[in-house]
Amino acid sequence: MKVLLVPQGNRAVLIRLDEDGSPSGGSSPAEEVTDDLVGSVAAIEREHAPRWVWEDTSRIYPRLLDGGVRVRRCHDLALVDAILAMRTGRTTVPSTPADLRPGLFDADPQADPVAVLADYRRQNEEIGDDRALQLLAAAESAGSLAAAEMTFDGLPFSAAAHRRHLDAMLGARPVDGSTPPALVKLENEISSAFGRRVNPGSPAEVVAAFARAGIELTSTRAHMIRDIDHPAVPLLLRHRDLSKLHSTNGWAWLDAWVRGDRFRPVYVPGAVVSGRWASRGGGGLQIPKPLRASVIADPGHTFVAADAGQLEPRILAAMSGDPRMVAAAGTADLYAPVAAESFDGDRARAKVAVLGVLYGATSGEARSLLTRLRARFPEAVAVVEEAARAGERGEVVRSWLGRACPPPPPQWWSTGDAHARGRFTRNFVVQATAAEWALCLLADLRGRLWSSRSELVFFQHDEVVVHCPLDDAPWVAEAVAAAADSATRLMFGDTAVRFPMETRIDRFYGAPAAEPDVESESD
DNA sequence: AGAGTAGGCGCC
DNA sequence: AAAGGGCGCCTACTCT
Repeated sequence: MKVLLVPQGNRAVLIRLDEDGSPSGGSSPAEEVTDDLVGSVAAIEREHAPRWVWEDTSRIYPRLLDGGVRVRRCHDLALVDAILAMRTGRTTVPSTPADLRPGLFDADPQADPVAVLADYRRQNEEIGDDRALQLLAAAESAGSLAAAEMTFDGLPFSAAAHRRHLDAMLGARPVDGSTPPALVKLENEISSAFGRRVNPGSPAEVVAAFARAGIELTSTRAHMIRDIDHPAVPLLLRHRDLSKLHSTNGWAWLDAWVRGDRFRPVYVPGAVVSGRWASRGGGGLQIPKPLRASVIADPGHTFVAADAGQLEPRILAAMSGDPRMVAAAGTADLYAPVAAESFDGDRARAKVAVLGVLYGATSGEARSLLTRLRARFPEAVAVVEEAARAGERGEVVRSWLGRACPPPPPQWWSTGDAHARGRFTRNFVVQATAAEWALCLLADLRGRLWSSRSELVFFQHDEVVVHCPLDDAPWVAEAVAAAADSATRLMFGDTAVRFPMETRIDRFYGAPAAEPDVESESD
């Protein structure tokens, strides 16, 4: 069962739909107007658990969450339209940007239920019996529900622990919002080292200061200056570090984004062209490692944090069906068999080669490694190289489930960098497919956690974090593994490629001790 | 004063 | 270890 929902202020129009998207009940459409939006949805969800069809989850769902109502499934017309429009090259204004203030809701533009219904039926027609596209639409929509719920629930975050960290690193918080003591001290020391006043935050001033010391720089980036023998260098690097902490995740950030020991970034599904989520405000998807020590579970609770190791190479293996690459991706460490096949067992080289082929590395060494990779894994390499060549010709490429990349801008044809475009399309096919796999995992896991005491609290490209009562952790860990398996079957059928989840159960999200062995990398 | 760009950093 | 893809966010600085 499906129900079209068109909110109009506190009222809403509800239309029951058959599977094909036509209104139920034939000549007398099952249309209903309610002035209790939240109550009506709750009742229908309880009884039928339909797929809700609505214009924009990010605008509608926060109201339901505020009212204590959650729904299992939906079809987000805006997100699906963005996918369909990109596929056909329809020029659309990138639709309405999501309402970035969850909980706040302005008056609805008076949406016309008839027009919304027509949109849905047009989308259904366009999707047709393309199973991949059906899956993509469902996964994208499920993701929109998860995103709204994660913003609503928030990530458990100890403000006190973070304050202690800030105090230890920056000194006591200045009451007037001025520069923290540790930064003032470093600024003075840097100036002393250069023999005159230098603002370490100004690349131009730093370049000039080094020039006066007889050191010519084209950039002041950390890796450029790290090995320079000058007393100001370590001070500058330290200043960069602390200054970043202060400006990006300092006290002001804490005040703005953490309330009630929950960090609530706004997630924006589909905002990245590859289908990855973006986040707006607070740096939700760029939580620096040091900050994660303050992500602490509630009393009696813990985190189950799982990430898909070596996701993109495994995706390439599954997409290509390359027998040797599939075999390599059937093991716990994909790089080891690749190393054995092509690089005399040199795992580091194998990894450089594989990442290089995914990203389109151009440096000298990567090229020769690529040749060796191609010799033993020709079909895997061909998948990305064909995508790269298509990009260089100015063509559009698609992910496994059918998400299209944007076309080159009009002026590209005269002035564009063909190789850059090739690198983009090369990476797109893999990154976008990886995003689809992760979205399928998220959707499936969300279903498994439905009506449990566990909540999804974080999702970042290839990683998911569940906050749950201590006793539930083993069960949740199993659910994550099962969800990964479901995602794999949904997308790739009975492939021999494995997508192992590296799962940690810990009250602290920031795993302090570096793992002694194997993978510390993300890809 | 506000918008836009570049440099820098950090997340996957 | 970096490189190559995708992002967001901060500061400095320039343009309008």
